[in-house]
Amino acid sequence: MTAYWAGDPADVSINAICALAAVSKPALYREFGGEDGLMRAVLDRYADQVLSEIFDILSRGLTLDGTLAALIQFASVDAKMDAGCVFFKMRAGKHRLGPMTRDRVDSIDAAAVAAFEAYLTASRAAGEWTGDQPAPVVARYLVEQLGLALTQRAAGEDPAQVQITLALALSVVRRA
Amino acid sequence: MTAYWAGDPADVSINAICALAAVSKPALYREFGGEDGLMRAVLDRYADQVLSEIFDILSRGLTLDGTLAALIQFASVDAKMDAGCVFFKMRAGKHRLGPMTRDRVDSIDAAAVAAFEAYLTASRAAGEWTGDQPAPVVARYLVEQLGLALTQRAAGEDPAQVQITLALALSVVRRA
DNA sequence: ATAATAAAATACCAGTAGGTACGAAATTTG
DNA sequence: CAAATTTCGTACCTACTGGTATTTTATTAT
Repeated sequence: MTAYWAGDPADVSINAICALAAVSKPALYREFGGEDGLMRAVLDRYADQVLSEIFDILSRGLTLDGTLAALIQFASVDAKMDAGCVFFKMRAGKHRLGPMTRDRVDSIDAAAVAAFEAYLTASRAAGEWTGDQPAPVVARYLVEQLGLALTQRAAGEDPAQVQITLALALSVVRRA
Repeated sequence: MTAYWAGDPADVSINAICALAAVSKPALYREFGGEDGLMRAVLDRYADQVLSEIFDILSRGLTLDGTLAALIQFASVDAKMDAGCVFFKMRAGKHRLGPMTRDRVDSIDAAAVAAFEAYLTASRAAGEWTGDQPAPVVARYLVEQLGLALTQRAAGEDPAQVQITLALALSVVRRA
């Protein structure tokens, strides 16, 4: 996970991972079955360990502005996300993934959109979100903007700049 | 250019290009010097032939809303951009590019931001754009949003969906 | 201690990447 | 037409990919 997180998952070879983990290649194949299995396992671990924070933010019962601020903080400033996001990195190079990993990417993507949609629907019911766009559209929008911010961070852009851009993008939800 | 446009530039091998163009490998190397030179030449041609349309839109003297609508149309609906954008594809995988190509990517990126900034400054002077954000920030924002839309199209997403997302993102400029 | 078995690593496979040495073909010059 | 020169493509190189056959090591049973 460390190796995939630090660089581009598609550019990290099995050989490099074995060297980094001081593990023989057959041992890795016994454990994970192959590159696809390894990536899927990494993505699962990453979802449990990191992406869960995003879902957490949505379930904290914060105000809409507070939730957006927390999301902005997490994606654009938090030092943990300095190297970007394994999930969005994999999603960006989806065509290079094995079938199992690709399925995981798709299902995590769908789960994220669903979580945002649920949050927005609740927020609208509570009279906090007054936008007139359909919740599914805005949910997808939020996921894409978070992905953009995390991709920018992976590219080494200044967190302050990323924050400004993301805040601008999310301001749509506050006002419209 | 066709091959790079159709897929991921980093995944198209020199061998594949030679086969596609019915050209021997040494011939390609004599002409372009190597993969880096070829990509740089492709990017130059692409900028002249395709990206120029974006700069064109900015210099048509349209209203702010008209300009944004034209940009949305171009990036999310125009059939020419069905496979995404060579420039943003290369920028997304910048770490894999050779030095010359990377330099071109950076300079095109800077030129695009500068063009948008000039447009916004003029638009503000004409009293058409009333946003209070700094022009450079919004210029960068617009480039990133266009890139996001074109990346989504390259991933095969429904143009109508891409259009909705991009329109939502650009609505920031209209209102704020 | 020794034979049978389970586990793990070394060494290798085929395929492909970018790149080039060198011989063959075409062209220019006398 | 013949010789010198330039142009061009076949065949090859090394490096590295994901993946595995085979041998070596460790463990267990007798």
